[in-house]
Amino acid sequence: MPELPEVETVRRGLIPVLEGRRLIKVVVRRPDLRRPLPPGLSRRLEGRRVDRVDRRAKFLLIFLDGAEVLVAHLGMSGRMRIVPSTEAPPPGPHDHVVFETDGGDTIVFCDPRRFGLMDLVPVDGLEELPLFSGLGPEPLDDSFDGPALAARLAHRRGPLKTVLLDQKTVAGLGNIYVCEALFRAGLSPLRKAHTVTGRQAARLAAAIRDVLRDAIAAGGSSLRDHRRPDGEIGYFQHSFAVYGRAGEPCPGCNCAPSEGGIRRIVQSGRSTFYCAKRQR
DNA sequence: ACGAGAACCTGTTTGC
DNA sequence: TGCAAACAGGTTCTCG
Repeated sequence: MPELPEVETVRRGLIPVLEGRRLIKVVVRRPDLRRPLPPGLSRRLEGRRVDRVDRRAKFLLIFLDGAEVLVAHLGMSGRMRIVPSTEAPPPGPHDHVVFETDGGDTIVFCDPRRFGLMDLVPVDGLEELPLFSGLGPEPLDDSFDGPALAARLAHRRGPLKTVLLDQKTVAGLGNIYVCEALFRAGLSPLRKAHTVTGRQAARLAAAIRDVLRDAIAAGGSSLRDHRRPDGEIGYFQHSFAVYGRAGEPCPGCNCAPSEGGIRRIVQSGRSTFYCAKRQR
């Protein structure tokens, strides 16, 4: 499900029910996610107060009193769902962790494919953790611009699409937003990354920031799994120019399917959608 | 060092 | 209709 805009949407949904609240009960129903949940997680979390809910790349960071952080990754199919404790239904088969707060809310972490992950780590040296140490820049930080991106593309020989999907190039992009950003920038996903010029890198950096901001404003994209914590869906999927639109005319140059239109190819095992005429 | 492909898991959609 | 294959928003390991 979640790329940066979806995780950011989840973060914003969790803030009102978590920040300043204490976790009074935490139940781990299934610990074998992408890697095993830390032993004794419930015991280590119960009674702690949440100071702040943040995000780094596609990771949710739940800062607790006592200088520890609960790190959560939603994988491909993970969700956070908020329900009033009094109305919480019995947990389903994929509800792996259930949090109750002193505010009367239950937050359920549900992840059918179990590609998600949680860890409880010290605040100190967070960026040095193996999980974070290789991550590239946050695309929505002020410091992310054309030169910053160009520097990270300069030595990469792989296709631009694949390189952008790599979290050490830019943190937080996934398959949807890479396709959409490349379309907005008019750059071919097949180009060798190091052939991108400074001017093109500036266009691409701007396109990445724009598409992420637009998607966050829309509450992310709900294709199948993504829901905001309050249960509402995002609606950015209606604004896709190319993602999932193989065979349709290109919205940029209006070239018909006979001229190519939007086509789907596979790069490193993932679908890529683009317009061969407009994206060079 | 780098890149492609497989693997990890379950659910849904597509095609014969 | 039914079953099997393909596909899905991510990451990480292996192999060349």
